[in-house]
Amino acid sequence: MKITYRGTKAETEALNAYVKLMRVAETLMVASQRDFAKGKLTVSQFGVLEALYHLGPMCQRDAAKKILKSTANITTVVDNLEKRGLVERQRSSEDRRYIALHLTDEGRNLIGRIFPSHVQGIVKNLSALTTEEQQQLAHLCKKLGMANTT
Amino acid sequence: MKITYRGTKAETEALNAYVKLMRVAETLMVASQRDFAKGKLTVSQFGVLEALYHLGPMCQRDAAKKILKSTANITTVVDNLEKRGLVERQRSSEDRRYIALHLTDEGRNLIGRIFPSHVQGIVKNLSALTTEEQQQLAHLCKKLGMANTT
DNA sequence: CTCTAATAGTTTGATGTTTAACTATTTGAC
DNA sequence: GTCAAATAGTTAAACATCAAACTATTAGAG
Repeated sequence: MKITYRGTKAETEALNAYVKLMRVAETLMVASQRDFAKGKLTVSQFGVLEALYHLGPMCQRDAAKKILKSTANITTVVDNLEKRGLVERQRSSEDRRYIALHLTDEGRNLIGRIFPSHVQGIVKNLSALTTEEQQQLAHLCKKLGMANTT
Repeated sequence: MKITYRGTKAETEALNAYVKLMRVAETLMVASQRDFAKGKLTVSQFGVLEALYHLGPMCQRDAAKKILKSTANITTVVDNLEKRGLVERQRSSEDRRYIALHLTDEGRNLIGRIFPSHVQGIVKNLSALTTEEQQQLAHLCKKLGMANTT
């Protein structure tokens, strides 16, 4: 959101960086949503499928951590993926509290088709920056992220 | 989301910058939500109140643009703000399609109390970067944003 | 062993969010 | 002047999201 605010110089600098960061993240998120929409997937649905695709089966709690959402939310997201036959729930026999999520063949096909076009979209969106600038951006974001890992 | 992916160097660099950018944006968003929760406000509710606070009364369409959401969504958000007596709808008499949103005294008090602590939170979160780094980050995000203005 | 605390997951209730279809109003081309 | 197109806002249906209360299961202290 645009912020019009009279503060100290430190406040103005921080706000400026914050607003631009949040704006561009929002813009890139919307662009990604368009990629995902090709497979009628939401951002969270894509996140879960992508995690299973690249990391293998995992329990719902780990999937929640991957996409930075609550377990309550994962229940809903997985419900909807399961309805479409893209993932399967398999209760663990060793520890019956755990439910492992597996990609079905259909799910694997879908994410295998959509992920590459997602990557291409990102490359295109980031192409406004040189490789060096991309590295700089990554470095700054990493530094900022490390300091705010609550 | 963590992305494990074997691609070209250009793809890897772009993905790395993208992932770190989205991660830190998500983290900062969650931190902001905690600020807003003090006044039992959601991010969108805060966005609308902040816009009215700093820019004055505006119609719902403009409020939607400010917080980058749809007009359908603004209807819901304003419904909830109105229920709590924080904003008022005033149908324009010149053009009866427009509904101007106004802060009530209570709404002005609330946002006037929460906004400064929000700014302080941002300053604190951004303090991991030097002023120069903050400017660099803002510059890179702006450049990226300009190129992706759909 | 037993019972309490911790853990994985679900449910509920409230809010947010979008797309698409809809109403009400105004504008503008003819 | 009239009517189609554009504009502001609402509604409906589907999914997302969280906090809090809940169930089921396991682990650990005693």
